[in-house]
Amino acid sequence: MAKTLKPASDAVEILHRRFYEGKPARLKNLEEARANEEIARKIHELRAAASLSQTQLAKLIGTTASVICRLENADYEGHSLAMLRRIAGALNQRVEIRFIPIRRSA
Amino acid sequence: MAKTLKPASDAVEILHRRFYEGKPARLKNLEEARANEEIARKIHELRAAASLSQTQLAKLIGTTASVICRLENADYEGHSLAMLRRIAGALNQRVEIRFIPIRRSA
DNA sequence: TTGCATTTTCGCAACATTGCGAATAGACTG
DNA sequence: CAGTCTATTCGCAATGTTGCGAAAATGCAA
Repeated sequence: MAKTLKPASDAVEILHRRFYEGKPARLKNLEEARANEEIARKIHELRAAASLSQTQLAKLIGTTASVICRLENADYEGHSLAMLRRIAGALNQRVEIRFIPIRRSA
Repeated sequence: MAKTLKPASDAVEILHRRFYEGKPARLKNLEEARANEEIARKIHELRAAASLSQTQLAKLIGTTASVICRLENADYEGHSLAMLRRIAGALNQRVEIRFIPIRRSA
């Protein structure tokens, strides 16, 4: 029975190939780049809305201006939940995370 | 002029103290703990909904089952955007991040 | 122009997360 | 019971993110 029920693993690998074939690395990278860009912009907007300089926000969360600058750079790809929460907390916000189904365009 | 407009830095530090005094470390940790717990649960739910074992999901995102197990552990505090995106991508979802204002209870 | 606050870039050490194998335990089937 | 799949835990190396100072660039006002 094991053999007839087993191919799950192979099926997973097929799915894996289909997923990455259907969504080329280039496209995936573009999506991520946009997402990071958006996060950078949101941080900048939050800070601006609070009328704080990078140095001021940095002090609020216990770091330096250069770190804030890095986070607000659209090319930065290292955003972490931990940092987003620190910033959100200092600006009286909370970070909400949601998984949203992607409609595969036919 | 500089001197009369300068105290911004001190004001920031006062805000800093007020923020952390009004929201004790214990409470802050509780909130984070809940948030992490929720993420762990969401990952588990997504995986279950896709009828995948930890090993299968691990293969989809190019890692091992022990890593998935770690992520689904409610006590895990190291969730990263990068990993959430990998999982979301493999399960045909995207990660949405929002900053939401906290109403300070009077 | 000078002066000052702010922003940006760079480098590297310190810390945090991930990768991964191996071992253990639980559930289920035959 | 053995056999299989699944889930969990541990340790350590590899990778990634943060901390932080210093210097240079920008913007604005006097």
